[in-house]
Amino acid sequence: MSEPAQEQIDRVLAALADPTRRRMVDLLREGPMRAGDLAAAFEISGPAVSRHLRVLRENALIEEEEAGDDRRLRVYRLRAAPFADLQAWLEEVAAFWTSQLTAFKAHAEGKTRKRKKK
Amino acid sequence: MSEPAQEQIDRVLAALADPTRRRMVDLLREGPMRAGDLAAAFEISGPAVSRHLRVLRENALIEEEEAGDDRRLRVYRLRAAPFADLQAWLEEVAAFWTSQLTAFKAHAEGKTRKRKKK
DNA sequence: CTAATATTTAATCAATACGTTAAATATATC
DNA sequence: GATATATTTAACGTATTGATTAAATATTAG
Repeated sequence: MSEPAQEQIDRVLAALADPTRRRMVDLLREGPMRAGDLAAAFEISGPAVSRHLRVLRENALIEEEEAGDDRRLRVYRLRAAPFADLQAWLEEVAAFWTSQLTAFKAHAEGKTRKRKKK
Repeated sequence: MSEPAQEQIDRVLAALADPTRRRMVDLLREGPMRAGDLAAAFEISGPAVSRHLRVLRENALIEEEEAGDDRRLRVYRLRAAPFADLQAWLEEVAAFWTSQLTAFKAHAEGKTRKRKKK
């Protein structure tokens, strides 16, 4: 059904490759916030922050939300899907070591047997 | 004890940001292989492959191994640590949605109560 | 050990990415 | 609704990245 699609994973990784954007994601973990709130956390200019947000948005890592119970304010919120895709890929990669472990065990047994022969 | 260290995560992400390198990791999941084997899978030149391997190696995603039961051959093998670090970070990020879910539930209950008032 | 092959390093180039300031546009406040 | 503030877009410069070809250095085979 929902094949992660290689391309999607590449996009998430590209978006997270920049340390500033990675830190922005960390900040957004505390909850949705406005562009200005994020900007306050960095020493770069406003436009630079805006551009990073654009990249995160274009790659679907965040979305703009015009929520706000009482007031109408634009906030950015983390989106789950891209992170889930990346997690799924990482689990596939992690499978390498389980199989390696199996191979190692088989190999070790083989060696043991050989030694017995000796 | 083993604090993932932000910097390490940034390095892993930077290394995986390039699609070719991401694909190389995918290939290495099938098992350790030589530079040439990897090169055969791509249309780019040998030196380009070599540079990508260098980046992966410098960021500790792979390591050179001079193993080989019968023959002496240089192969590249995936290293677990960087991927584990990234996984750990992703889990922290994922915690956002669990807490969001909690918040949402609380919010929904609040709304329900309000409606009752109405 | 020498020749053949494979891999890495060097030098160079084009494309991309990130930052800045200035201008435009959208949003918020009185 | 007019003014002040916040945010994005435009234009531009610099630095980094990824690719290529040529040269150097392993590594494998005879």
